[in-house]
Amino acid sequence: MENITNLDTRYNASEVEAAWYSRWWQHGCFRPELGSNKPTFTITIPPPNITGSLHMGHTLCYPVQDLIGRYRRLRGDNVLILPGQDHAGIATQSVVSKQLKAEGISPTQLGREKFVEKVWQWREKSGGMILHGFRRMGCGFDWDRERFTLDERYVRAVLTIFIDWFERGLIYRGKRVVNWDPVLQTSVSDIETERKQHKGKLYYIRYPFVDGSGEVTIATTRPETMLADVAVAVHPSDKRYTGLIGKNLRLPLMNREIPLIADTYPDPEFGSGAVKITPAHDPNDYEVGVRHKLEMPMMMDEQGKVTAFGGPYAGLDRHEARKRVVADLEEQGFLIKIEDHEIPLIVSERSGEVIEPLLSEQWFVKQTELAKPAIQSVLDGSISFVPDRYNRIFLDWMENIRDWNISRKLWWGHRIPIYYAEDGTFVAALSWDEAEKKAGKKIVRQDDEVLDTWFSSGLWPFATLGWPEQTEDLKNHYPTSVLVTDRNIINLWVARMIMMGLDQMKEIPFSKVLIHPTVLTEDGRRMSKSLGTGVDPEGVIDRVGADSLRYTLLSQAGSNQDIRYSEKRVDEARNFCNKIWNAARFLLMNLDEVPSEPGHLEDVDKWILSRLAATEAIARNAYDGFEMQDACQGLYRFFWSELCDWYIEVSKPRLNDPQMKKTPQWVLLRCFEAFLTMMHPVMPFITEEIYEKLPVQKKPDSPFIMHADWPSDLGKWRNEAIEHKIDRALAITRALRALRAELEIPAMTPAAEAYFVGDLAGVEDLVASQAWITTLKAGKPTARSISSSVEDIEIYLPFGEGIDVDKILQRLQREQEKLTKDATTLDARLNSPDFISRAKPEVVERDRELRESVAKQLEQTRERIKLFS
RNA sequence: GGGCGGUUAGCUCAGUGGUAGAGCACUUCGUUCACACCGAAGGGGUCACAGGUUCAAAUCCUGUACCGCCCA
Repeated sequence: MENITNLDTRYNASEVEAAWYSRWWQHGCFRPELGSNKPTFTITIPPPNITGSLHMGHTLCYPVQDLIGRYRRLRGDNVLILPGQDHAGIATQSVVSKQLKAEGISPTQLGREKFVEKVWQWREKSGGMILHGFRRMGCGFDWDRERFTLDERYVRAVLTIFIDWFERGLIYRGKRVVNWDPVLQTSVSDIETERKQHKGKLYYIRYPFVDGSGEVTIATTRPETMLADVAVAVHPSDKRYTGLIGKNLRLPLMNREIPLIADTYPDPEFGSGAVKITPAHDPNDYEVGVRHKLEMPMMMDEQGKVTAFGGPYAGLDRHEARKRVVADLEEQGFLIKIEDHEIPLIVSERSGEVIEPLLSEQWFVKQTELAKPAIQSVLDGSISFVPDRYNRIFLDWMENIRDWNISRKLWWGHRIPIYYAEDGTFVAALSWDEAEKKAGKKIVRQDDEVLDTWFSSGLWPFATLGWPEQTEDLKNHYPTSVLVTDRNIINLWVARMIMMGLDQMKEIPFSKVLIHPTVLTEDGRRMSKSLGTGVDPEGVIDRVGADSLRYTLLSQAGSNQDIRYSEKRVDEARNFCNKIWNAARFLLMNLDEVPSEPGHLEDVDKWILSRLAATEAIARNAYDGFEMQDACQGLYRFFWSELCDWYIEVSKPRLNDPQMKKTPQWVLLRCFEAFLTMMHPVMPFITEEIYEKLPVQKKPDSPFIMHADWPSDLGKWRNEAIEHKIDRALAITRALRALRAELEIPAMTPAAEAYFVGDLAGVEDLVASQAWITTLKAGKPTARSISSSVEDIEIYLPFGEGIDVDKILQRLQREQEKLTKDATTLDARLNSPDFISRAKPEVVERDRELRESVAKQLEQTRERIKLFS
């Protein structure tokens, strides 16, 4: 038996957590069993960014996966959670570029090959911080299978799909207006941009008709783009322009002629109803340009400088160009007015720079055909999102899907495997040599760009398992079981994994997609480093341990959209750990030998075992439905409010009696064993720490609670009759304690005697001991006493001198008011013929009984008031 | 503009048709031999608003307001 004198009265998480993690790892607890005939349960974690460090979002997302894995393992599954990381093209390239520049090295001068080498060096040194964070959080991932999206085998998988899609005609080259980041010199995806409301200006400019017959006023927020205007559009129904469509306008400053065209894009309500059209620099204008087969000249280049097309403005920076254009328009009398205007700016998350919509040549993946089976798999339920509402959000997006721009003008990533011959023809191949064979001629260059990072992470669920090789892991673990992620990347990542999985594996990549809530600050704001609203999880772990932090977040996580992080909740969680710790200390102090199963159980024993069984059902259902908060709440309530507050207190006298102590010892051990096992997915460390000290049967091949069995055999303890009996006794006890408090008798101080009227059915001793009454007698006392009623029992507590009559009267009067109100409500209902005839008979019956009970209590209360008036 | 989520005690949130719940905070009492990161008792809510359905609505329906998120 553990020497409990060594155990501190406060649980010290930091002393035990790291040691447990390495013991688990050394024992191979995170690896799936080979050749096992257990059901397989697999998760491939969303690969975090190598530039990232642990933040509060991770401390929910990854522990949720660990929780699910630990739970499934307890339930008997052969579990694999496969970790890894994403090379994160833009983020990493920009981090390393900045660092090099700070050292005075220019990435451009360094060249592609040397730069990529530097990035690898950086990755080796600083790229694994976040994975270290996962270990601190207790995440039981199989590090032997850790993958990286730029691992040699992974790269092969990426290229294999690219080549396949290219050869099937699913990948094509095309022009499109993209989000151009002029600082990072690459296009960025929509998810990597942020919309911000910005106080800008709206410029009104006149465009005169060539024939001198008047003019059209246009309004724009980006006047410099007029240099590349190719038309002015108005809505066909706009009466102001009837008969003018087709006439030519003279573009100010540039002196080019451009037509006035009709298109449904302009909003007649906005400004003059006329919109200048610059197809190369605005996605909407581009669509108009395509519809009307307009030229698409570019007035700005990839550095954000005006091109030769901009004539006299060529070479100017975009900001300078705007100033000059506006000044010249004003000078030449074309500028009508400038208004303040709220404009939605699109800003790059990576560089913080304003995005420049820019027409450029890009590689695209056709999405419509790939989307079809993905849509089908959600429609027929083979894949489902949790919470349910995300199914529709997903389908809406998939049904309106657009082709996917996969090229990024970066060096860090999967270089696009397109090889060009001298004559400009090109093939897709795994290597230069293969390309020459395929092309049958000399190859002169490979495409410069790399693939969008989402392209490579899209094949995560099977490429991590060894695909395109037909490995054992792939056979055993694909399809995976659950994907857990953030709602922000449903479309960008989840959708792509489903499409790629169905296309390449001919099987869904996972059957459930769990979307966890977002962690917000205490006052409901987004956590963000740049806003200074982030909280460092490692600091919290240092203070209270990973279990407390996990509990803090997991106990709030269910189908809700957000959760709020607060220090108060962390303290609550820490207190809970401490409570578990001290209750365990108490148990261990009271165990001198291992008790065997007793032949006879008292009612309280049966009661707590029945509550334990009920709690098991709650926890199991909650975990099965990914409602972590319900599991936590159920376990917390059982442990603190039932086991500690009542069962342990009630059992203390027996535990001090050598003849009787075996039974409560045995019951407590059963409760602890089951409770710790059920709590383990949420709080892996403390449960393991205590389990180790408990004299319970452990598995011969593994002493760990993480390899224990879920308590599946508790159903036999369910006993509602006993639960009702004891719950009633506890209610009576509480009422007696309340009477004591009214007489200002402190808790636990013995009070000489109390009386009761009614049938206590064998719980007299329980009530007397827990209400700290020396003798509890049947009948009414002759001495003056205060009293109250619980259900059908009246209780009396005699008093001596110096009691506060006013206080007692106040309480009685409050009670009377409440009862009177209840009686009125019930009467109204019971006197309604509709209620009697239409409500369910058991409801009517219950209300009748309730009414009688209220009447009785009201009568008793009136009598009590008389006594004190 | 469209969609989704939210609005319940001072705070954070449970509660999907039958007299409103928890934790924290608050008030009073208590250092009792598991735990003061504890224990006992107590106060506190016309469930955002307006209609409707129903014998009965926090709960179902419609609309409004406000907050948050996503998409265009």
